[in-house]
Amino acid sequence: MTLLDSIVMQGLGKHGALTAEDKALILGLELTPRRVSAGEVLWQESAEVDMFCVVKEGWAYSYRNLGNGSMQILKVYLPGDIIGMRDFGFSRRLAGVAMINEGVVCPFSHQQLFELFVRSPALAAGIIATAVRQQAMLTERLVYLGRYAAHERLAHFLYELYLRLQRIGAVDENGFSMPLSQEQIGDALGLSAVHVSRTFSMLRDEGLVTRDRQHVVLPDPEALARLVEFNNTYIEETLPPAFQSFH
Amino acid sequence: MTLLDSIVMQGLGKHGALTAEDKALILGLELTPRRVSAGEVLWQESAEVDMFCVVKEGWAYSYRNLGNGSMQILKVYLPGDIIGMRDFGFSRRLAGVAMINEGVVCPFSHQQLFELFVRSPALAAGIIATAVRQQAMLTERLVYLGRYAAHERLAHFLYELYLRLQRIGAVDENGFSMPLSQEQIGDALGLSAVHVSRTFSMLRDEGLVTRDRQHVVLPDPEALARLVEFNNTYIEETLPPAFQSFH
DNA sequence: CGCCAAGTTGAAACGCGTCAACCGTAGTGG
DNA sequence: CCACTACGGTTGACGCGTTTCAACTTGGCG
Repeated sequence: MTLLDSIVMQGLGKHGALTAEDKALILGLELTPRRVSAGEVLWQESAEVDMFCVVKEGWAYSYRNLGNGSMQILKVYLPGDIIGMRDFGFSRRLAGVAMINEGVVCPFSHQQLFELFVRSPALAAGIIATAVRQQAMLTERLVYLGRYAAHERLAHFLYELYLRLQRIGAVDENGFSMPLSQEQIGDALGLSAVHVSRTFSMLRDEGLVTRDRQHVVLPDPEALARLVEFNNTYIEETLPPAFQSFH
Repeated sequence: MTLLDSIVMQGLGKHGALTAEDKALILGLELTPRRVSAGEVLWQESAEVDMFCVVKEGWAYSYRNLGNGSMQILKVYLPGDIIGMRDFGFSRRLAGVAMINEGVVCPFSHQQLFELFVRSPALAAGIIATAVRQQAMLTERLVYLGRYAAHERLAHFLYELYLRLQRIGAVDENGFSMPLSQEQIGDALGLSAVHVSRTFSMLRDEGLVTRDRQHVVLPDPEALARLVEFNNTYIEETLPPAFQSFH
């Protein structure tokens, strides 16, 4: 999964708006792939902001370590996602980022990003729009943390992963690989690992989720979607008309 | 509180980077002030994205109405804030926005925003940076919703308001006016209105917060800051060096 | 004066956290 | 090849923080 595929897939390069130079610029961000091991920390909280990354293989997550000893996972990154845009405009990281499993990332610098912005407003709009979409997902999780019970949070989390994985072709017969531990899921959803386990059992008993180690199957995705009233505009939607004139 | 004051105050126009044209562009966003009444809905969720707003007077909040009948308040907007940037890049609103008390807002269009972007990259960077900072505040709340208890959430919420109000000169002797009802605070923090009341009592008994109707006083702001381990980089920080070369 | 919204307080129920014991699996080294 | 260990997951018992319901108080306002 390359960034180019990802951007095109997100509808940000439609209407033939992506020129050959645009594509070259995007590919230029992926010149320096780096293999990273499971659990490897890409950067710590408060570290200097020196780069961003495109995930090419593997899963990553951003997190905050809290004073009370617990951790809050902010976001899970899948292949094709850009990591670090949250920190754009800051000199220090607001959150750490670590790999969940082993994979490949492609770092690029502030300077490369600015250059891309200057040379292609269309791409700039596309990149900003993907960053905005990531924030929309975060907002969605905030809503779930604030007002929904454990089984709804977990169902929503799994369904969002399902949709995102589907877009990058990582879903097979409603099933996908899920390298997160239950403790990590708990850290993402504001639940204890123990309760995540119980909640999985609950969803299994209702026939909504089956799971064997790292393999998760959603037998009836539509039923899950109804349960969580999933609003997928923030994943699916393309850029609005107003952006066309900007290109 | 004008948007210009707000942007300058946030350090985004430092180093003399704001030209006369920049200032004219900003003021151009505030040409059409509109008086709005308490409780007035500026737009509903899923409405078409046709404008953004600068708040000149009064408080507003963005919210989501949930299927289970409850509401989640996403963000509280104070004078000088830009409303609606969350929806930039979408064709429909991700959240509704309503006024808390009466006030004045200045709407401006997509087109005006694009024009500003094209004519002043420095301002574009500034506006994007303010949007990024708003998202950072949201992320901070997500952390609190996930991993902190009621009294810590409320303390953090009040302290953040305190800092933001201080920036715009709305704090007097550690006190400020707080037009939110306890039900609205609960909707922001994922708590019931009843528990917000109890939690206020708790903070009062500990000498951290006193309150008389809409007037809140933080007798010892530093003690509150310690309690919530407040990380104020996302409110205080100016643009990082990398942006200077972009200007 | 009387009404209504907002806030307070108490009692009971419940969801989730915590602690602890236990199990299965994968990895490790003798 | 088989203990041994470490880790992730499961299950039960119990406690606590928060919700819910309800009654009551207070202040603002027509």
